[in-house]
Amino acid sequence: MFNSTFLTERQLEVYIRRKRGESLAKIAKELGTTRSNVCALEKAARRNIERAYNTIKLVESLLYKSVVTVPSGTDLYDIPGIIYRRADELGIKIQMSGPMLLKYIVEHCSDKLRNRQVLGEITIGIDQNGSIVVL
Amino acid sequence: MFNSTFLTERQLEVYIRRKRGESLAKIAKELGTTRSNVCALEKAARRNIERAYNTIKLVESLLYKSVVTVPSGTDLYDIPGIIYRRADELGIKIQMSGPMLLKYIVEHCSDKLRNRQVLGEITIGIDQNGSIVVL
DNA sequence: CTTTTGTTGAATAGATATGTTTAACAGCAC
DNA sequence: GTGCTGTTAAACATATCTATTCAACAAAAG
Repeated sequence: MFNSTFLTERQLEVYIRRKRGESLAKIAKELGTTRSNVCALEKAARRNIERAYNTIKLVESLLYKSVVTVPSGTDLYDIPGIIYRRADELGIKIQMSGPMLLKYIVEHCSDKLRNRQVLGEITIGIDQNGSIVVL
Repeated sequence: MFNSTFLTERQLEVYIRRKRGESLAKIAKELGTTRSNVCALEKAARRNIERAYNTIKLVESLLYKSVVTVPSGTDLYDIPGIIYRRADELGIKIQMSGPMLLKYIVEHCSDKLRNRQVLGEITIGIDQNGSIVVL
């Protein structure tokens, strides 16, 4: 269906069956192989999908004038300051207010936040119009 | 900045320089190689980006065949009914029994459930075979 | 306690990708 | 024509990926 992808036929087969909730043993039996192999195939599929997403994020980040990386450990409430400072350096006026910016961050990075703490690095793109995007 | 992607360092270097409009000859000279090699590197980069997009399209096409969104606040025990109703509308017979469906949901969404209450929106895909998938 | 289920590490052979060079070719500007 | 531009094909060594097996392990289900 899709020309050329980073998933092999085997990986896709296993990935779909696992998504449907089939056990490793069942899949292994039906494909004529072992549980550990099916496990490995699923893992490979997930890794390739992850890498595909990272690739697209990388490429799209090139479209932005600048990219800000907020290190883990940062306090949530320090993020708007970080972004405004960077935008100033570039002579760009951010479109969003501080509170809106916080709201936006929280909505798009809930998985990387806990109690005002940034748990994992957050990457944010700034374009020439002052729009910001979580990458 | 981005953990693991399908672009090599060399490919990315060339891709960015070409986006900036640098000629093959200039890049080749600065990287200490030939025009044809730079050309090949750019081509490889484009191919890998294309494949990354295709991979994501493939994966998402598996998910978005038909989708049910269970709003937060819903009672856990209402979910099977919601899914069966949606499947009926589509003329699809769900493969799982009500109790199995509940079990499946609980196993895959424990993070979004507390005491029969759905805390955060749950998105569930239904495919043509009546298999369901938590997205 | 025994079985099932998912994971991991190490090892393997075979396939594919990568970066490279060289030679050749077409289009365009001067 | 002489020089740029970008492209392509063939060939090659090296590196990485792929699918696979086997042995071992922990957690959960029976």
